[in-house]
Amino acid sequence: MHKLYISNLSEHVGEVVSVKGWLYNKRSSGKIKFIILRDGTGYLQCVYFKGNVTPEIFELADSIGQESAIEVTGTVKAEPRSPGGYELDATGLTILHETHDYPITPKEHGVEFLMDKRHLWLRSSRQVAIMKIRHRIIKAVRDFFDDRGFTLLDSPILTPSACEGTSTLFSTDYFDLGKAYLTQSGQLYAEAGALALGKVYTFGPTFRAEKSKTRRHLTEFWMVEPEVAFADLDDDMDLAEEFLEYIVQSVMKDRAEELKVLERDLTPLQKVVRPFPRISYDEAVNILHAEGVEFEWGNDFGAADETIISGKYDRPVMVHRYPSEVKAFYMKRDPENPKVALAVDVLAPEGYGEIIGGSQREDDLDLLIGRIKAHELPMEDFEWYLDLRRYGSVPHAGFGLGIERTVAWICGLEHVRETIPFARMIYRKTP
RNA sequence: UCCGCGAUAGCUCAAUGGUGGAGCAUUCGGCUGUUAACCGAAGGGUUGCAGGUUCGAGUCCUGCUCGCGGAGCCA
Repeated sequence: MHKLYISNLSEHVGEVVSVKGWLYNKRSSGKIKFIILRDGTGYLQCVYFKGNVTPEIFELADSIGQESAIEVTGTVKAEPRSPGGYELDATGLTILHETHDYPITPKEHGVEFLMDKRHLWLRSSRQVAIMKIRHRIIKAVRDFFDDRGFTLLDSPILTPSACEGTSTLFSTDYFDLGKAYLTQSGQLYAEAGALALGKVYTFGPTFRAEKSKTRRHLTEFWMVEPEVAFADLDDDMDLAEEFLEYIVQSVMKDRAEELKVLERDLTPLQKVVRPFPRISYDEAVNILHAEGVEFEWGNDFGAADETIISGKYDRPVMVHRYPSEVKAFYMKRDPENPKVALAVDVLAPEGYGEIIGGSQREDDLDLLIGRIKAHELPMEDFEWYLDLRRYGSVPHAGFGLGIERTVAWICGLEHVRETIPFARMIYRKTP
């Protein structure tokens, strides 16, 4: 079946065509009516002149409400006055489903109202643009790793224990085996995969029951986590910067129209090219002190701190060697300074904060056992993980990229709730 | 969890303690090139919930519910 979509009408100028879609907006001026049709691929202005159509159709064009499903028939022509450059000199109109009182009018609305109507809000041009960019980012993620010999490794969603801390887990009953927890990260499983396949990445939803109520937090978010055997922290940072450059350049190349709909300033995105600045945690602390910020060595950076640090650079900045106390148990300590871990956070520009967290992993069995005890984690749940250090342990490293924060940054959005079709947040689980 | 702000028509918002309004949406009328079109008219309200102060509360006070912004925590 050959179907016609608005996005390729430019190949049909002069032809009589029929297009199915939804009524996005309409305007009328006595003997001429304009209907804006959307079909998911674009927007098409359909013009009804009173003299060109039957009185019934002319009347029909006036009566249908916003978001009615319709099929329009007419001649395609190039028209500079029309949004999109083409319009339909319409002669026919068929109503497929008539709609009245569509709640989201082409005017301003509040956040609560729009989130309650998220299933309908997705139809707006802005949300369509965001979803298309999100899709392009995810495609870039997969292309990047696939083209470099990585194997996709799907990690489990239901897991026996935490990776970070037990206070932030969603739990569910699991038959006779007690509780199961929704995964916070696929990383431990990615490590097993890296020692099997050399280079792997996991990609899927992750869950955090933190009561975080900020523009950068969801309880359910998507994360991609590469893991590479025989790699150290420097290799990890090389991979991260090449990865981010590839994603941003891919979106700018293929989604220019959508970025324009979002009125995204492209200047900062054009600067996202290698090499990215690499500074140590100590240097980052010095930056804060030079700015007059009271900051104690050993703490993690807050959102305001990250903005100050990243504001010193015009591209993503990689901050490495954090105090090991504030980082996860599996991160390897720096042999030259055991107080710091071989970890890296990548801070996005323009105040978007941390989008990547990564590290070289602890590959020594005894040190790892000591760390699990120090964090008071249940040793029995990690026996399988310790096996990775018993049998052919090698230096390895990886990182996690948060998809929603990346989408928010590239799209220039205020809040991550718009970056995912149906956001899950501390005070919202519907629709 | 803590701090701050808010809740009035379908939506976005006004209203000095003294008869609750506007724009958009809807319905009707007008307009042959509109760009969130425009012009005219009409309908549309238990002012989040429960108490209290007052001659009188949308407005002041107390509690609750819901939401927004931020913090902590994190990607």
